[in-house]
Amino acid sequence: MPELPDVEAFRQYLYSTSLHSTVAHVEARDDLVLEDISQEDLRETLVGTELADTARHGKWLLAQTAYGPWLCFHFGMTGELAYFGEATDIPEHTRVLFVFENGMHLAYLCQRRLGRITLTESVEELVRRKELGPDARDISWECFSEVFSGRTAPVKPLLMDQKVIAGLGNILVDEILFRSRLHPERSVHTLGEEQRRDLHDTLGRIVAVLIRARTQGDEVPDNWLLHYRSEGEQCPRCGAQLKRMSINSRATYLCPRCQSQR
DNA sequence: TGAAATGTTGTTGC
DNA sequence: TGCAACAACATTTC
Ligand SMILES: [Zn+2]
Repeated sequence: MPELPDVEAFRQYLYSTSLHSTVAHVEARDDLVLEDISQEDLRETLVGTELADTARHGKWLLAQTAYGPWLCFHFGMTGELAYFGEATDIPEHTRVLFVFENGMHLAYLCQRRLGRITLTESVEELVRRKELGPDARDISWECFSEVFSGRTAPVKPLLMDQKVIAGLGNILVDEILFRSRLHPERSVHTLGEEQRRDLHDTLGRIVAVLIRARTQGDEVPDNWLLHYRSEGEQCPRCGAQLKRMSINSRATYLCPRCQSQR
C-alpha cells in the first residue's frame, strides 16, 4: 500500500493516537528494519519522553520527540502501523513495538521487511541524507518544471525517482500518466510546455483525491486505472484492452489507445 | 515452480 | 560526475 497517500494516512493515524503519551518501552523485534541505529539508540531517544509532533516527506513519516530528535518510518512495500491496548493483541509481522506508560501500544509492522526505521535531528537532515526531491503534494509549477531539465529518461522512471520528486510510487505514476494520456516510455525531453503543465495539474489532482480516499475514506472513482491492474482488463475510459508491460522491472499498466504517444 | 507484489540501494556502464 | 538500467534485498501467494 505505502505510497504518499498511504503514508499521509499513517501520519494522521499516528498524530491522533500516539502523541503526548510518555514512552515506557521500545522493543526492536527485528534488527533488519533498523537503519544505522540500534535498539539502544531507540530506547535512549524515546523512553521517558513523548512524541509531540509529526511530519511527512514523500514516503517518510516522522515523529518528533519532546526533546527534539525525530523518529523516522519508511514502510517499504508492506509496512503499516497499529495502535492497540492489549499486549495480547500484538499483530503478526510486528518489527518494532512502542509501549506507552498509559498501557497503549504502537506497532510498526512490515511483512516483507523492506521498510526501515531510523532517527534524525531534523526533517531537513533526513531529506538531505536520503537525497529526497520536493514532496509531491502541492508541488508548485515552478518546482515541478525544473525537474525535467537535463533529463532524458522515460517519464515513468523519472516520476518514480524519489530524488526527483518524493512520494510517487508505481501505482500512482501509472494513474497520473493514464489520466494525462502520456505513454510511460515517453522521454521527458520530448514533452512540450503544454504537456508538462497538464502533467503537473493532473499529478496534483490525482494525489489530492487519493489522499482524501486514504484519510477520509472517500471512494476512488470507478474510472481510475488502479481498479483494473490485472491481465485482460479494459480501459475504463475507452474500452480498449489494457496493456501490461515491464518498465525498469516494474509492472506498468496503460491503455494503448489513450496513451499512444511515444 | 517460478513469477509477481505498493520500495530503495548499490553496482555497472556510458 | 551524472544519469539510466538492473540485480539484490525479503516474504508470501498463486
Ligand atoms: Zn483507453
